Amino acid sequence: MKNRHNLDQIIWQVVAAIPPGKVMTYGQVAKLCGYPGYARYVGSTLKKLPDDSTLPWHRVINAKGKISFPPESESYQKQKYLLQKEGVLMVGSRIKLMDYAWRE
DNA sequence: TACATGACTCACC
DNA sequence: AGGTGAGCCATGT
Repeated sequence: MKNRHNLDQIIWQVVAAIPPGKVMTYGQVAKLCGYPGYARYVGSTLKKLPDDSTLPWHRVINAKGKISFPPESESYQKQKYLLQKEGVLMVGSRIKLMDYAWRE
């Protein structure tokens, strides 16, 4: 592709625009950026973020309404904590997308 | 150039 | 609710 260099920036902007208490899926973010089908790319882009980043990466979850980390991992615990803190609760292992999805 | 690897999705079962 | 398999696409070796 030609503009992948700028895609990262677009993704950051979209993610940064997700309001607290709301979540968006990787696929949604990609689509909103104008690159449907780039869900995996969104994931790899968030992976590049430095630990001290202020980007609300935790508001991005997968289409199943689940956190894309092994439940026992530290990242999983951290993401769950940050979401709970904003009022995004989980039923079992998944988040109610119906209730918290941003922009439907 | 070919193959493996993901913070993914969708359709089924 | 949970598992599988095929499709997806940039990256890294």
